Amino acid sequence: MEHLLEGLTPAQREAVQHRDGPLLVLAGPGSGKTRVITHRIACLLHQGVPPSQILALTFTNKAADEMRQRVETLAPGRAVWLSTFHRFCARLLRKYAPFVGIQENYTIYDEQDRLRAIRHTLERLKLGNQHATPEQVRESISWAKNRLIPPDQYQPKPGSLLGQTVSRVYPAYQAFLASSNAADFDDLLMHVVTLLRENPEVRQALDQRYRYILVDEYQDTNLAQYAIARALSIDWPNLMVTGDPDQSIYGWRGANLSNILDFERDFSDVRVVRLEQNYRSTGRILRVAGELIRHNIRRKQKDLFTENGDGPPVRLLTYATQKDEAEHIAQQIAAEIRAGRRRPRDFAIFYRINALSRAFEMALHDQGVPYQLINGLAFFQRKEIRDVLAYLQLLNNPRDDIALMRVINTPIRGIGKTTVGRLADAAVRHGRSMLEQARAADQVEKLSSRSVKLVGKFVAIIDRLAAVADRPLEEIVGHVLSESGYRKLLDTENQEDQERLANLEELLTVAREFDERHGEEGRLEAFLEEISLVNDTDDWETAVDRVTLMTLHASKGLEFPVVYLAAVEEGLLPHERRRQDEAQLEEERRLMFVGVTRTQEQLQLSMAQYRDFRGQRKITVPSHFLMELPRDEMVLEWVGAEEPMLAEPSWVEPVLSRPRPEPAMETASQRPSLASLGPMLTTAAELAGEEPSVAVDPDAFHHGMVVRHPKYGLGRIVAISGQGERRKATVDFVSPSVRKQFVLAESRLRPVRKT
DNA sequence: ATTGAGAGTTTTTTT
DNA sequence: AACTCTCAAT
Repeated sequence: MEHLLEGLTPAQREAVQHRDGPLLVLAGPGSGKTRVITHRIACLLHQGVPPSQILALTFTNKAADEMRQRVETLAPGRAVWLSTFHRFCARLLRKYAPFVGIQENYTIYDEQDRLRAIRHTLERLKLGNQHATPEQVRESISWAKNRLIPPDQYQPKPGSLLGQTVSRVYPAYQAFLASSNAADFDDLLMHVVTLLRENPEVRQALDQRYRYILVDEYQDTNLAQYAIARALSIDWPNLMVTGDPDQSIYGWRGANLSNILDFERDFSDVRVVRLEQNYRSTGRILRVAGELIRHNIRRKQKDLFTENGDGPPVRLLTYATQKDEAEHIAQQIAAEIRAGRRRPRDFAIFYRINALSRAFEMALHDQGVPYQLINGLAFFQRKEIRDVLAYLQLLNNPRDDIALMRVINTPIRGIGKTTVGRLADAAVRHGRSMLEQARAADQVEKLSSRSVKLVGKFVAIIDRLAAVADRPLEEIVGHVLSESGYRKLLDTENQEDQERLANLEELLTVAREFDERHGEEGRLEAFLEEISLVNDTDDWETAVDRVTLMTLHASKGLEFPVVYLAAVEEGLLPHERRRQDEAQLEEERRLMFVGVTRTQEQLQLSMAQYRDFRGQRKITVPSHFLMELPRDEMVLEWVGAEEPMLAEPSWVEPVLSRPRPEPAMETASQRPSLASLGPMLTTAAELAGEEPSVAVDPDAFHHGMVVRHPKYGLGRIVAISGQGERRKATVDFVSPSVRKQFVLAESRLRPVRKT
């Protein structure tokens, strides 16, 4: 027991030793939260609590894996249930599926499947492409489900065309899922809530079984998850939740901050433990993070402190282009590694959106630095993999129409859109699944005899596969590859086909590994569940000595000695679509806070003056979050663009080819104030639109200046000519990304910053 | 039914 | 840039 408390602070001990009753742990970044959770689990086990009574729920697989490893170290061989909410629910539903109107072998639809199902439903309802894109509908339905609003209670906002569409599609979509014996991600949670709500005896039994429940990242739980945690903690209210309101970054998934803020109100006799000491970061990094997050209004004031030293200043670098940014970062990393000062695994590069990863990949590759990309093109999302998996889904759940539609003509076997459409119609009329209907293809109206024959051939393939469905997985997958004709299709000299074939070989390996781990029972089902709830992000391994590339979201819960946070630009961080709404803006700020606080020793923030987006080169504006950082803790440098505005319209190469100083020598720590970056940096207040509205002398405008136009928003002057009344400027606007010309004396252009 | 060229479109984050 | 969708030709 003592060994479990060793090296813990009094606050940490209090949480670890807590036994019965609700416990709220408010834990700042780097305060040893995971340690507290894992040690408490070990402690409970040590005190004689059977492993089967402990349930630990996390938000991501990554967190679950990490925790599992650490528990395993502390208490080897004790099988505590530790998983994500979604996986826990999926397992529960394997047992209780009939209680919520589906069968045990139900398919889990991921985002892709879900989108197909929605498209299919839209078509059936003849609502296609009218007032709503399938993506919007999917989003709205997901929104409703996360808030536990069932199809029949969905109330569209008055006057909203999207809402009207959704209120019709949602019930039909849900009915389609039921008839396909499928559940989407949100359903996993919602069905369990329904199960617990409508079956008191089930709820009671589960409550009793899971006497000790631990929920990590509680600030990210949505209403459904909240309902589950609560329902399992009524008779045995030993619920421990940990989290940090400042790290809530999943509002868009329905996360509800009040879950954590109101925890003390939801339960009686809540013990609260605050972990505020940071063991991870340097003082400077912590102060930068603290200053940033202080700008959020909606938060609980929290004082982070550390006994670590100040460390080096946080660096803010400005590059000319994103290529410069990527290359310079890669060079710095390579140099540190070559000098033997760091290892690849010490570095991480964060960015707001996945699309930004490519430049870094290329740059690291060129420098010969090993890296791992978290959440890139997920392996299981590739077309060829999905195709093969769809065969497996269909075998496991013959009612899965989405899977059938995916594979019926893959590889191409002459069954076109019309045939599939007729099949689907007939299936609905007869209340059958499409596979059943395919078996009775001759009864489908207007189907040519040729089509009937081809459909018959497809059914025969499925039947042959079904005959081997209880064999080991590797064998099943092998059969799918040959019976379907997929292997033959890809057996060409074509480079791309070769790659796909290699991916399928990889799938065979995955299947073999699964076979080795699992027994005979329900192999196929378990396999499909496993992979539908995992993405390769979760393969992230600390052990691997590589530089890690990932989004800010994926970085939560991790830490690295050196962190590069790239593309800190308006429109990217905060993201374009989240700038308008104050609450969303605060979430973006929290996102940056999360990124910054991953850093142990050295942090570099950076931005590029030009960034390529959707094939277009766009001018950028520095993130206004940068203005919120304490300049005492920072060093500003720029690389490849000594003068911040070199923007000639046709400018492409000159700056790139200019020789650069060696990394160590770059514009050595001169320390201009943030504002002296001139027009490059603007304050939040100015971005908020507080520039003068009176007419401005045309000659006050100059090249490179950041300006605002009432209609086009923020932009930068890329060319200017003439004097006085005739002075004209060409302006590149950020959003919408357009270039316009103005006669300054007559325009409504205003400088954003007065000097 | 298939193919390919051309046009049109891109929700950011994840289970 | 990369992807999907559409339409005409086969």
